[in-house]
Amino acid sequence: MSGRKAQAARNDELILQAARAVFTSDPGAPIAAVAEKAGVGISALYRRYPSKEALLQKLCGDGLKLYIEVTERALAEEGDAWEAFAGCLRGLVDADTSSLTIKLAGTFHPTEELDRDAARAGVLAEEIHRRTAEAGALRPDVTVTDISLLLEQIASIRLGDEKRTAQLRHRFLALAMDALRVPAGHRELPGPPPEDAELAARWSPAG
Amino acid sequence: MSGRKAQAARNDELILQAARAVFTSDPGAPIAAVAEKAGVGISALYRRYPSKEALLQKLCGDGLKLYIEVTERALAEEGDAWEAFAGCLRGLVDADTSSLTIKLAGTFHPTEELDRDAARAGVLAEEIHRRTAEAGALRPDVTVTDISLLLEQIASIRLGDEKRTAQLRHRFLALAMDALRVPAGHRELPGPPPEDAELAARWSPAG
DNA sequence: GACAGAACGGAACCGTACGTTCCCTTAAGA
DNA sequence: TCTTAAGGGAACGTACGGTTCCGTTCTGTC
Repeated sequence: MSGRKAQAARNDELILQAARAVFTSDPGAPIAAVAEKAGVGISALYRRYPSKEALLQKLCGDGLKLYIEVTERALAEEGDAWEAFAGCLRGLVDADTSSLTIKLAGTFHPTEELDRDAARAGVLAEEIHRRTAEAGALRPDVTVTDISLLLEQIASIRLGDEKRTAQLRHRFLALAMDALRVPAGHRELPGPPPEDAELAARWSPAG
Repeated sequence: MSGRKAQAARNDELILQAARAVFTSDPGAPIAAVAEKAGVGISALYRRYPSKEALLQKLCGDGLKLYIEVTERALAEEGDAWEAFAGCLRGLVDADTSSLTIKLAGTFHPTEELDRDAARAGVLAEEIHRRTAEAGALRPDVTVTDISLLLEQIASIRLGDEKRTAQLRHRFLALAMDALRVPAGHRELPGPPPEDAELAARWSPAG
């Protein structure tokens, strides 16, 4: 349990948690803030990641994998299509994957693995959207990209501590879901939905 | 029409427009970016505003005044309460006041006039909310502060150029309004709504 | 009970970015 | 022609932050 290696393994996790917390609350935070939050020195960071960019890539990759995991779990559910969809959105809000993948967009160079995972995540998102739509539970004029942008909006909420933020996000997610669900008295949505290219444009280095 | 003074007066407006555009798209933008966007030199800025902070205060104050104006206009409307309310929200989204007042929060020291206007804006917001709620047109579990946070979320949308951004914001505003309007089949909202103190906390210098 | 070396803390280094100042040029009005 | 408001933009000083580096500590081993 004790020993240098155990300490190092604990620091691995400590650093990742700190980095997640720091960068989601301030994407431009200095690397020293991460070290301080983790209660370690700067060397402990640079021993693990060759640069700040590498750390960001790792965080973003983890976020994407979490997104994939949550969505796959929802797709595996057998019961009510709407409930699976709603649970998926709640899970994504809890996982706070939008903060990690969106707010950091353009601040580093995406790796190939990241591209692969992003593509996979996109496919899964389309799948659960399609399934929900085909069950007639989802407002028909709402697209997958609408849902993505909706999650981003919810991720933009940040008020008080982490707990309060999560609470408020769920409040507004519930509000949004009332507008998404069928049946309801919906008015036609103005303007075309976001396009894939529009969402993807932010990932260019010059973002 | 010509003359040094006419040119200067034109620059006054040019600089303000440029500053609005630059700082709403990037609150941390350097002052040189404003000068470049306005097509003037840095001196032209410093001749008008003693510091960057003064410029930000001016911008924020203008935004607040616009907010007040739009809301007062909606309150003056006589017809359907919901329509006045909805028009007010659309006007606020068009005016993009949330970007200016929220994203710059904490980046400068608020003046007294700013505090006064903010208080006035708050009163007006409560007024139109109360009027709409009393008319039975608004979902009863939604508070004024909910609406504020909703507008902030919508302001967080930024995709493509200014025109496209406005279009998307209206799309999501329409979606949100479908969830706000009575009658509809609403589920209970989880968690307490945002409190005034929570929203105000961001304006402290250490924001 | 020394020793090799992994793990680490944190000061120092260095490049960059940005707010502000300063000086020179320009041209309008007298 | 002269004065002076107005402006352009280089230069200055500072602060910030990524990265490096060196000294220290502690573990597992001979």
